Amino acid sequence: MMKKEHSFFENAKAVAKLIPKGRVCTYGAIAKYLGASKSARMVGWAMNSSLPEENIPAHRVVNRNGLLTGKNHFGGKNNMKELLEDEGLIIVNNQIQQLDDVRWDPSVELL
DNA sequence: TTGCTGACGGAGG
DNA sequence: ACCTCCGCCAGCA
Repeated sequence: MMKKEHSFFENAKAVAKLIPKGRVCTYGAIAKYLGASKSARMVGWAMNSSLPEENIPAHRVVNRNGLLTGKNHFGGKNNMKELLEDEGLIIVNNQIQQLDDVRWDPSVELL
């Protein structure tokens, strides 16, 4: 029978959609929530694959350092930073400040 | 087809 | 504390 489970990419996208406004999530957190903590890279890859298509707030997904590692993929502009700042986040040097205060972990929030 | 790269993160030295 | 390597797996030359 066909695999009912959405692919890892689909799951990653679904979780990204659940990130509340004004919050951020890490690739590792999503990967871990999906049971593949070692595949954090694939989460980012999934985001990239979903960027132009769906309404996924990929700008709310950053690496564990709070660094906007994916800003380069947002059309090559500072869109990612502006989007996050527009949501009330503070970003300096492409890094989210007070990350712990805005962090949103699916394994914790969705628990 | 094989091999390298890449929006990461943890472990080891 | 800092640097390096490994694993994960899809996409591309």
